[in-house]
Amino acid sequence: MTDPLLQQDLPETDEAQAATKAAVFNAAERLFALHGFQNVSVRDITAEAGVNLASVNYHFGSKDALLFEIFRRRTSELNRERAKMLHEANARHAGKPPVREILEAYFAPPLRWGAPDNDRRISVQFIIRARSEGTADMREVLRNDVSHLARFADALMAARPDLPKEDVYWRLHFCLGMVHNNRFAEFDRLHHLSEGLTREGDVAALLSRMLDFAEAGFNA
Amino acid sequence: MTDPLLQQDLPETDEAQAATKAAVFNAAERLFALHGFQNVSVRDITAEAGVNLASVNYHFGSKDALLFEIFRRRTSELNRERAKMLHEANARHAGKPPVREILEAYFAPPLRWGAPDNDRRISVQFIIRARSEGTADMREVLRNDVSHLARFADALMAARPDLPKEDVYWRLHFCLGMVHNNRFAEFDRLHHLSEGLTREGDVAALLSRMLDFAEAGFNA
DNA sequence: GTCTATAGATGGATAGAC
DNA sequence: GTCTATCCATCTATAGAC
Repeated sequence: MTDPLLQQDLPETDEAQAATKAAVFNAAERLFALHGFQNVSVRDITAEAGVNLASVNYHFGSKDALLFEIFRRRTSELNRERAKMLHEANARHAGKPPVREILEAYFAPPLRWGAPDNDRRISVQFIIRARSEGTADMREVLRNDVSHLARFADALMAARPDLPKEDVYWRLHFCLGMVHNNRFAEFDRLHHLSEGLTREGDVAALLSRMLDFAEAGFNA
Repeated sequence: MTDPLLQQDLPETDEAQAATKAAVFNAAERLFALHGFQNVSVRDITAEAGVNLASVNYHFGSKDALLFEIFRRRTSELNRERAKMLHEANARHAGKPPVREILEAYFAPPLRWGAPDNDRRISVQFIIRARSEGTADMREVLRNDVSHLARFADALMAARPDLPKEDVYWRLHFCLGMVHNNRFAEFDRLHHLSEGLTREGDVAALLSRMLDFAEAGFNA
């Protein structure tokens, strides 16, 4: 295994580098999403990725920096999708979409990602975990970077100008809770409680249910 | 400090033992609730409690066993309060309380505990954290011990016999999400987003808001 | 019973060979 | 750039002195 010729069999190009980095990124995201941040070591990640132990520090600087990079990429992708849907809803309704379509723009992207056959299924779980287990860096971002949320709050206030702003914020908070509770463990528990009646695999049906509930709650 | 006479100044009774155990218990609950399970070491706990390092293992067996004991005690206390309120609602309505009162029995106890002046304020945060960061033991209990939840599901199905059971379970799931989202960090974020408009200290008002939203969602 | 000292294990990070 | 070997910090748990 110390044969130097073996090195030449591998393409030592930028592509190989990028592939290693991507392998680390994906293995880390997967393991963190499944087992929690503190329960996954750098050794676990590099073993899962099939790369050497030093790769994490070489490509990302540190374990925490790797975590943070995954977090930043996934949240920005998710929020971009939400912003796009909100933008489209605005376009459809001359800048004043109804409550249900605003909420749909917020709910739909993470649900779509969470579909059983979707590659991003694991990314949603990562993001949800980051919200409660994240490092100080992440919590700082979550706390301060509320600009995307502000656009949803503004849209909701425009849709319900009769409602005190305070009520809009609280009801938005309740809607966020509905989204954040869509974790594997909670689905599993609900499945157990309902003795198999609930099937979270049908994301279209779940989206409808969530929108029915949230829209009615918002317009209470 | 090695003077053996000092030992005699302390009451070496069962009370002193119990006091040490309680100090460890409370320090651990507090630190875990504030900083997360994995971020708090046995050293942190014993330092906070002002006892020696070996106390955790002596009184509880291990760090995980201590965690589990806090978890069991607090969740059983909380669920007992909920069950009592559900029982009272049943008594008031001849065994068939309306949706709003069933939900109130589930929502009110953790909100009351979370009031700014309440001793149990920290316990709610501990329980919420256990839900996402708990050990395998805790998750096992959370998954299997759904009997208290089943009573709420049954009551809701009795209140809305017209609704398919599947819908009842999903709507209960949404309500649980609303409760689980009441973490310090989320309140803080909402406060930031709303530029100081939301005040989570007024638990009676928050309970009303939650019930308005959830009742409407449930009866959608 | 309480406390100190330490064992024993693990994890993040890095130097240095190739 | 990649990988191995290793350093060093930190943690839980416990043995043994008092």
